[in-house]
Amino acid sequence: MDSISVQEPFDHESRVEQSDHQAIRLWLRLLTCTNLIERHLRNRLRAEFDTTLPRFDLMAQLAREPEGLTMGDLSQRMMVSGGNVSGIASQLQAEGLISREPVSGNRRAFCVTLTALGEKRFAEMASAHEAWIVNCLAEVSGAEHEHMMSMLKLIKVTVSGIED
Amino acid sequence: MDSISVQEPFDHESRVEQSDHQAIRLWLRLLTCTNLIERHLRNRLRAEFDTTLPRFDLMAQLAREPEGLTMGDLSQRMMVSGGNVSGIASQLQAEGLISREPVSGNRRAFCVTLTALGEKRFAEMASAHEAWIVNCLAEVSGAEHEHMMSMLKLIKVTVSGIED
DNA sequence: AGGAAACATTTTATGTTTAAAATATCTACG
DNA sequence: CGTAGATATTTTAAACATAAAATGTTTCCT
Repeated sequence: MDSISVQEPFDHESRVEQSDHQAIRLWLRLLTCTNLIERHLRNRLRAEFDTTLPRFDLMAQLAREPEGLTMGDLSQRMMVSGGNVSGIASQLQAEGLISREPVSGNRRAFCVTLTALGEKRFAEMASAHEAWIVNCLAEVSGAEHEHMMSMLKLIKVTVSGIED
Repeated sequence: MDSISVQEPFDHESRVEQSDHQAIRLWLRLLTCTNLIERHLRNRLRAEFDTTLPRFDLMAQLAREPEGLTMGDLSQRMMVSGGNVSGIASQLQAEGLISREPVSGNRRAFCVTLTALGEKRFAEMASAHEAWIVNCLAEVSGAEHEHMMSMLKLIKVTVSGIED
């Protein structure tokens, strides 16, 4: 190991010098936290349920809508492209976790629902998932929760209002 | 459009019911904000500089270290896998933005640095990048910045301490 | 009705990411 | 020395993401 190598742990925040703008530091810390939590959730889902976050997300959407959703609905709610939903749905259908049935009155669309097996499997995952998140955020008090929620809301509205 | 379809805009927060745990709502709002900002940055980088966020990140690391970094250093600092860095570095090298030179005394490692062209290109991107972020976070006051920084720090430490 | 336009989905091509295997080099210990 | 194990990197395979083209269906307008 020579002089250009460094042994300390790194993360996104390491990218900025002390002199850099405060906004960049806040953004990078936000990114670091989100990535850490997301990685943790992915790892747990993989280790305990042999599944992935996108697959879990799709099932979570269906769990909230017993009437079912179309592929387009899923794409919109998951904020990903239709082609993406198509691929994930094919996997879940092949494993018997969801079903796709024709919609009467609109032969273009499918109505996607959880199967009985899918509901059972999702219920197991959802309670573990909630516990993992509670654990990640355990050090933040209830009052701090509310404060962060309101600040993040502000950011969300601001960024949503910026057109690309 | 039939009864199972909904026209409102959706995001990650739509995944939970009012009754769900507060921690999940905070997590999903965090995820939504991060994704919105990240998507915005990706779009701007693509539109104005025809590049991607990972490529920008790699160059940002090098810009801070004029002496250069090894591939392993880059992987560590960017918090992505080595294989990933390998692919991105190949592209940047092909475009003449970075160079990889042997390290005397360690023939396993390369010393990766920005070329003169790479430095010039990065300087242009970095100032635009900072402005985009300042813009995204414009509605959060300086005091709120500090508060969010400290809460995110707490979360970061908590999650880092959880072993997978 | 007939045709244009909008819509829902799938397919295709491409790119990013990870984990794991493969390759090559270095270090340390007997 | 010589080999075992650690280290640095690349390659490979699989999952996931997007955009764009293709296909089939519905709706609307005259």
